[in-house]
Amino acid sequence: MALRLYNTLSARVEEFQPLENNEVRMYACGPTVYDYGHIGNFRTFVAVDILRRFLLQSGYKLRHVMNITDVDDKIIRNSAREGLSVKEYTAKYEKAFLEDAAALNIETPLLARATDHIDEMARFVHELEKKDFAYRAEDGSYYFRIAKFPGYGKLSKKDFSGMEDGARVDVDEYEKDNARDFALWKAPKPGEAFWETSIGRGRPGWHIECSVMSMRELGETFDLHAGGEDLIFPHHENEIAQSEAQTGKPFVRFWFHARFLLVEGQKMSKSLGNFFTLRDLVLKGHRPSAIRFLLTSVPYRNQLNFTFDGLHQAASNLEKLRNFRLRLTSEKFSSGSNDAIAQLARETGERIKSALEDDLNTAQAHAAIFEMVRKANAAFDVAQIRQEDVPLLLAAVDKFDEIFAVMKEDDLPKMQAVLEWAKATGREKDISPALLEAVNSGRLSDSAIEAKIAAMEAARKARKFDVSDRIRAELTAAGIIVENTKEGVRWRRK
RNA sequence: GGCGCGGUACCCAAGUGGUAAGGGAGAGGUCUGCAAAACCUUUAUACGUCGGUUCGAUUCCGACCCGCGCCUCCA
Repeated sequence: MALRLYNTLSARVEEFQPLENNEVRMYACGPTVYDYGHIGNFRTFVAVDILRRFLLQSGYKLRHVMNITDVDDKIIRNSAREGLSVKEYTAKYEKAFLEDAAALNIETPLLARATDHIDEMARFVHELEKKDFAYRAEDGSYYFRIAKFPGYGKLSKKDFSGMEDGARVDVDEYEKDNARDFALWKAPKPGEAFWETSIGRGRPGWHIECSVMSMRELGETFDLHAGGEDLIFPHHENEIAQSEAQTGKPFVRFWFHARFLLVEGQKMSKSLGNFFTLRDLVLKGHRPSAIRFLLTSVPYRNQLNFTFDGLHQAASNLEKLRNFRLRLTSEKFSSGSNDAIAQLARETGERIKSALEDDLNTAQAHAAIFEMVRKANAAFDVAQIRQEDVPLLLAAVDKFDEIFAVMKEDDLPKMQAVLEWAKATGREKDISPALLEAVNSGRLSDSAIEAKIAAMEAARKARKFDVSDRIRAELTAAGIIVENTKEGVRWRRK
């Protein structure tokens, strides 16, 4: 079987094949760096990361580009208000975005910044004007003439056929021939930041950067273009219009859109008080890995209801997986192999693969790994796991984690970093006890922990349980869980 | 109004034209000095409501109710 993906353009699930050889060329709409990224942003970026990782795991070469929108109206307004240059202002949020993405184990694509391509955008607009797809308004802005592009609306399934060139739908839009015409280039208003270019002063419209940078890096027709569902219209529709008007060729073969999430059952909004940046969640003591796991628990095309209950569930899920891995790597096994286990591991790998091939059904991939874990744990309990089975089970877990990227125990330094950031930016009041506790569990060094455990074990052997219990309580308070198994002692950080 | 998505157990959530994955939580149990982990049993005669098609529908069709998204640079 091959990968099947839902394509917004055809409105169907289609078999995915790259245009050329074995190389996939993919463009993903990245962040507008005007603020800290919120959990909704990251749902989309995690979904794209799952796609990225699965393409790579499937053996494709991948050229994956993501834009950083570092100029837009909000940026210009906010930077002016803070008395910063556009560059200074956006640099701060770009850095924050990349840190947050790294905290969620989102792999970094090739980055393309809008402000590094202003001249190319101006030339692109000029070309469109020469082809009569664009026109210049009195103030020096340029607009795209949608009436000249018959395919307009094909992505978002909107019918604009009734709109004729010259029909002025809205009197306020006197600059445009048609109210639906969108800005390619915006002339500066007094006091606004602008670039000096071959088509005059101004700044790019929202959509032009993606056309210019994607085609520059990936060619005039490429395989995949991804983003949040809100981008279908107008952003991606407009990208298609600009790009195809320019080249006369199909722009993108597969359009991939991630659905919005809800927070506690409602659309996330600042006024509802359910608006959370990633940093907000970490400050509350939640682990990035649990957040990522929750974000992948529902397939990308389904609405995901992000709740704190769900986040706790995701954290429990993850602990179960990690405990399983710990068990595999810390216990001793008798030699030999167990065919049933080997088969279980193999089948699980296949189930994960076919689940993901089915339009990235991450929920089913989760189900597959949990079923394996349960069955293997049961076999563990009756000593039916043999030495030769262990690498097979580990391989299945690791294959799962190549995609989901949640097993590595690397939350604490990331949480520590958010803690430091909060202190440095005057947000001490937002630091929760839970975060302090979590970070605290990273304080004790491994050797210090092991020394305490040795003392505890000595006390237990001597049946001085009051002493051992005291040490256990001490370690528990420091966030260290000590487990006594048949094979000996094992510990982990909570 | 136009276009689209969804309503599955206490919670989250897959899925199929032939009788409901997985996880969490609860209860009981096994193991255990304590603790933790793990496992077992248990919790949907039923998949929003009402019709229709069918030998048979949660799965297809229609209507209705409810929730949600896009249609204004919000991922």
